Amino acid sequence: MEKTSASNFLETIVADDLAAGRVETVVTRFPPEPNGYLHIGHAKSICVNFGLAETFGGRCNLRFDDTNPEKESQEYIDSIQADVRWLGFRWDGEVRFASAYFQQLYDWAVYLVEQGHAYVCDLNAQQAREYRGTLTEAGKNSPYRDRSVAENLDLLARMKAGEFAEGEKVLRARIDMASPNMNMRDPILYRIRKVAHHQTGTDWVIYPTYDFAHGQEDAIEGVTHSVCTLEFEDHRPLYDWFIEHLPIAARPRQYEFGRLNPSYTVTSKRKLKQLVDDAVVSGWDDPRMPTVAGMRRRGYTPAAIRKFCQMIGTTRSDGVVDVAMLEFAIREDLNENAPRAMCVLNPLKVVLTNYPDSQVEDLVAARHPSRPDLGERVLPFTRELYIDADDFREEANKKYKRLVLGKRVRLRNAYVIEAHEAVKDSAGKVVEVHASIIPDTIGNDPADGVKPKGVIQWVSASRGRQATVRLYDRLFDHEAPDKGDRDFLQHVNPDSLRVVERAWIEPSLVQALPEQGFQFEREGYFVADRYDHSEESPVFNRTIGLRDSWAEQGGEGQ
RNA sequence: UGGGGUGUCGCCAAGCGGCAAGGCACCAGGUUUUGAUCCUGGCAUUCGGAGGUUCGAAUCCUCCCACCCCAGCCA
Repeated sequence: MEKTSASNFLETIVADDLAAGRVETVVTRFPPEPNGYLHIGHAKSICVNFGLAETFGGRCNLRFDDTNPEKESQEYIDSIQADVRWLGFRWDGEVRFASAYFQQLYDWAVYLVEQGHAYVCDLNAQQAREYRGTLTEAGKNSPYRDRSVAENLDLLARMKAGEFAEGEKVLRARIDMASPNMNMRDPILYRIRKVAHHQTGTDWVIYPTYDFAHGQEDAIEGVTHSVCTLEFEDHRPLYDWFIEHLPIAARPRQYEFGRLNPSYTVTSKRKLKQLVDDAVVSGWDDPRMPTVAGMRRRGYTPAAIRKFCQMIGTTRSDGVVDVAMLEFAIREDLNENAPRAMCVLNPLKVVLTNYPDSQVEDLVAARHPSRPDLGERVLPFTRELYIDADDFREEANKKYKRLVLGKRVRLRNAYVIEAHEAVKDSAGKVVEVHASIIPDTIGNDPADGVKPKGVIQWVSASRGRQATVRLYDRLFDHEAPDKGDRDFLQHVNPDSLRVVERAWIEPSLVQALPEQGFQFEREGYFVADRYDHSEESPVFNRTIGLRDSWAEQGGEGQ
């Protein structure tokens, strides 16, 4: 409709279905199970599903696939909704729950029994596994496979009534124990679970399995294109089987795409939960987590995440996406939109010996080099200030473009200064630098023609503020931390978090609001922490560093 | 070894019989009061391999190879 050329195979399919009149309006759904927080992989799925609806003027539902109460909880239901909204997507109507369809699903199960397509099986889990056969050997029919419809109906009703213990009986479809597709070997439709459900309480003691529920949920909601990941491909024949054998008019179709595997990260709910439970990180929303909540706290923006998903495309091949692409997406967004500010992480005091002790000049600087609409801020300039210790050397080669004893450097948005003396402590460590300003160098090069080597950031010692700055890095130091039989916990990067308790920030930063992003010039992009930041005690998280070709080249001249 | 998939530059990805888009990364220059940004240029005679069909193949056919998924009463 709005699009003339499809950008991936799913769009091609939808466009064709629309053009051929097979569907009137495209309806998709994002169907998370509320058993964990959403991660970057889900973000891709969200972009794919909501994106398809958006692109073709259709609808997308948010449906909790809550068929297994044991691992689910309200906390996850809340976080998932917040994350989807934060990413900028709006689901159609109210949030849906698979559990709201439990009665309909049960009625359909009864129908299948009546049609002779399902039976109650008494095999326990162990026996069922043995009867199922292997990948290369056909399974054997359950001895309970030929119970009469009447007996099955009675047994199913009694399962529902709670007459049997967990694991004692299950309801299975009667399909083909010799099918080369394991999913078709009389799959389980209902199992007994005597636990309360977060939505239905104790109404049910039998719960439908994913296979028996998903397609029917789609049908109930009028979903036309049920998009999921590749590992469900083998389930499609079963998905279709249920739709075909049930009195259902709707005809949803399942399509699969390759899931996202970013390098240097893990995206399995089990592993992410383990990182949380083992306190490797502070929680699901720890800024190092690849969760949507974690990325949010880290300073990633919805626009960057969506851009990233668009960059990687949607295909049926599954590979590993270089996290550098995600990093590019966030740098691109923040470079364009984040106000600039100055922060000194490793303070070294500089005393400007030719600058009056009582003088304060309110210098004005743009908040962004190419976005005048972002306005300006005031930078108080004083006799004593801080620069980064890494930006000063008593001596260095010509490639070092910072302050060197006897040489000049430009203080960003302020004067050019020249260093005269390095004051050291008893251990010989430089603790203070004495320098002088070159007059009339704000906006001008020195009159004597001796230009400064470089530009460094600074913060007034008397007017600046102290802040806590958290320097985050990749959580894992291995490109594929959980590939094969690797123990991903062995690859947790020991330097994934470094906290700078007393960084100096320019005074304008006290006005920062939680979740507001900045570029601390020459350092990187930072965000005021969503929870811990306040005007009284500022806390910034490093989202991502600036590209640093100097460091990449080994920092020649250090 | 049964079934289902996938193989195009280091990574992602267009391409659908007419002679290899683009992005990331990387490299080389230029601009720059951020060693950032920005700009310019470079980066697959070759499409998992081998045959075949064709005037012509990454695109069609055959065989082979590699990798991923499936034996939960998880989703």
